[in-house]
Amino acid sequence: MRKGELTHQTILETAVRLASRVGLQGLSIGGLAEELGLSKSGLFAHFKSKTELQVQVLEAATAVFTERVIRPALSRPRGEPRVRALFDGWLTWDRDKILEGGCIFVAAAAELDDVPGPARDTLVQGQRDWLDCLAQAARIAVAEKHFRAGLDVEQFAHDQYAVMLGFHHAKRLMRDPQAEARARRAFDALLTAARTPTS
Amino acid sequence: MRKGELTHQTILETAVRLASRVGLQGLSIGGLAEELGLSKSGLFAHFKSKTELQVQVLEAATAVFTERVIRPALSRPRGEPRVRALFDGWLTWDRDKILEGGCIFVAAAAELDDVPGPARDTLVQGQRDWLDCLAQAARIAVAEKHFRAGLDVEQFAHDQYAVMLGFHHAKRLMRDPQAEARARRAFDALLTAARTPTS
DNA sequence: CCATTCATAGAACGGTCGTGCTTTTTCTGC
DNA sequence: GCAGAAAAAGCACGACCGTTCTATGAATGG
Repeated sequence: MRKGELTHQTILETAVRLASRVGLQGLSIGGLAEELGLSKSGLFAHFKSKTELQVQVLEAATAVFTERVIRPALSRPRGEPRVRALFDGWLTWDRDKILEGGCIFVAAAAELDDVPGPARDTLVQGQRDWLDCLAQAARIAVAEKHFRAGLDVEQFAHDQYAVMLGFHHAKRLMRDPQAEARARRAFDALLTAARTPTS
Repeated sequence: MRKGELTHQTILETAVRLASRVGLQGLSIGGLAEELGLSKSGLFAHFKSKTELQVQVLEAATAVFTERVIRPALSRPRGEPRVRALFDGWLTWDRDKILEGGCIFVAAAAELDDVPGPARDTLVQGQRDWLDCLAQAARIAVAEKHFRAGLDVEQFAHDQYAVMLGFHHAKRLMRDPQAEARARRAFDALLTAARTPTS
């Protein structure tokens, strides 16, 4: 019972990469099988349904994201440095080789926002965790007195996420070479506002 | 040659509404025909290809957007009021009956960002025009001395768009009841920063 | 009112989709 | 090394996809 587990993981790795290009719906069993040199039915046997495949792809992507973005940031000093590290990590996540097709969560968000089901539930939960993570980092920055007391940390997390979405749009759709500079400037403005006491 | 033109337009109206729910790729000829009570081939005759249908759907949606959001805002006073009107118009655009499935451009942006072709080109051009429109409104606000001299109006347009994307994400995927309040707060912060001279 | 054009319907095509069922190959514990 | 289990392949299915061709109905201009 070892070989199966291994290919299962290999399938998911390839599936995440492929899904970042064609989306979760565009990810087809046949296409994925061909990419891996497997038969369609052989691959299908690893998942009871396409929905189950989508859910596992989202979970696998979340695991990679946690490993590559969140975990490194947690080793940075508490407060603003960690907040910045989360932002920087997300920016580089976007140009990581695993995601040549752009952030899989952004693509999935647009695809699934009106499609109830397990895949949507998994995505929403993951996004909620990520927003909580951002808010918690901001909360710590308040405690460390890097950010002003009374800062609405949920709002800060929301705004930070919006900056990331803007970056993704500018970079991936508009191919704006200034996308990253724009995102950094927007985020710096957020940081400045978070430091400044309410006027 | 009048009847055809009429149904052509009816088809596009329904197609825009349907595409906002299922996306541009998910919009199928058969499904659209059934929704309209037409035959698949009868509908197809109006468009030489599915790509052409997608392009025309995007153009039709852009026309509606211009009529419902941009045009009303242009009748507002130059400067900050007009900038605000553009933002408010976009917020209400999202809850318009035409778009029960969320903003079609946001969905299309995620679908098409890696799919070269006429549909992508049309979308990108439309988005560029919209960003230019936002930047121009900000430029006027600078001229009217509502915003500070030297404001990077393209950056402002980019940031404004990011706030809108954040709103869309919070509202449609996360079903956050505070989505609109969050977006307004974020936009107010943008306005405040645009007014304040550089520190 | 009639001839012609135009709009729609119908049927069929090759292809791909997700998904079962059956067989064959490959691994693995004793 | 063999028996049993696990993994992969092969095949077929019904459904739907975009697209084409042909026929038929309706609208229109003279």
